[in-house]
Amino acid sequence: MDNNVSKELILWYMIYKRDLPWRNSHDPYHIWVSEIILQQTRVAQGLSYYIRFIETFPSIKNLAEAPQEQILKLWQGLGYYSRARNMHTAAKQIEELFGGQFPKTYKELLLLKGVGDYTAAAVASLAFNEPVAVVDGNVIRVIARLFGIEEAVDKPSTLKDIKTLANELLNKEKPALHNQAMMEFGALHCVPVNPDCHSCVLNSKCLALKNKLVSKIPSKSLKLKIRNRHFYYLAINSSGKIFFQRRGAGDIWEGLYEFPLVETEEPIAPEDLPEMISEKTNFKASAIRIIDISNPVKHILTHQKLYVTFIYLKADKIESAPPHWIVTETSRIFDHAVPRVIDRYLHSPSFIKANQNMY
DNA sequence: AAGCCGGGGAA
DNA sequence: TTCCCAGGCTT
Repeated sequence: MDNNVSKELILWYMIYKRDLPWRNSHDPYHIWVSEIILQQTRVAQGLSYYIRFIETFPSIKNLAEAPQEQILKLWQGLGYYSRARNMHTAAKQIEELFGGQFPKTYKELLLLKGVGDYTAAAVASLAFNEPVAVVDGNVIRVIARLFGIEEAVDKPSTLKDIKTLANELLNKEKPALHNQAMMEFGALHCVPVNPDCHSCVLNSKCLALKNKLVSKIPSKSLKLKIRNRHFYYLAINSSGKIFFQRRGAGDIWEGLYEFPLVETEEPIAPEDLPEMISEKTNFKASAIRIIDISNPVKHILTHQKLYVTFIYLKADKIESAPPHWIVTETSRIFDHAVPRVIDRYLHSPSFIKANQNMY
């Protein structure tokens, strides 16, 4: 294969690479943590999480022994929370199946929960210099353009071809350096929109550039459907306590906490909210009154659009409440891992004001 | 093979 | 608005 590509990329990388904390380590634990955090996540967004994660859990043992709640709280706001739950599972796998020793090969790494083809290749090559090519979104773009691949890259058959090409291109003597160079090049130079092909070190070899297809490659076929959902959260305060509940499996935000929720297909008119509260919720209390109703907040997820309304209620004495409601002191609301949209509400003037007016 | 899982930043 | 990010799991 044309090994000059690897050499050009490595030369480029030596000049332009970013100084990132996980690059100063060969510890597979550090590399693994960074790779999980950076799945579908930009470096700028994940960086502070990485620092805090390593500070809080310096070793795989610390992570394995931590309660899941603590891990989720640390992960709060980063999204794709299954990553945090799977990391916990994987840490315990390493303690129990691998005797606390981090797996060293691509094949063994694949056994870990939450570690797929990309992450196994990344840890194996970056930490142990195993000659296996990483293929992430950056690499897909670079290779698809370099080889002028017009087929949709989200087709499994196309992805398979790209992985083959990536491994043929791989510098077998310096897999760690090569893989990082390839990804960094995609992240910084061969960017999705308007890449600077004029100054590109590969511009003489790039088929997409030659065929004027740079803006068309990589192409994708899949379109996703967006579902609209309307959430009505009840912040029920009764003598300094407030209710939470924990979200279960099969929906967004598994394992995170939220206020008692009423969800509807269609929006509810503000004047119908009091009736909705008494009809759709299963709690009884004396002197229930509505203190504040927020405007609907639009919260965008990958597959869903949420319209979230917060209703702050005060009740004198709770007579009965559903068993899965969790009583929390208002002073301890920040102990729970909550979705971003709820965290924002907890810090909003309207919530703080309603909370203060209790006393 | 297709659907689902968050949140944010760039253009 | 649209795209997509150091992807992986479930069905």
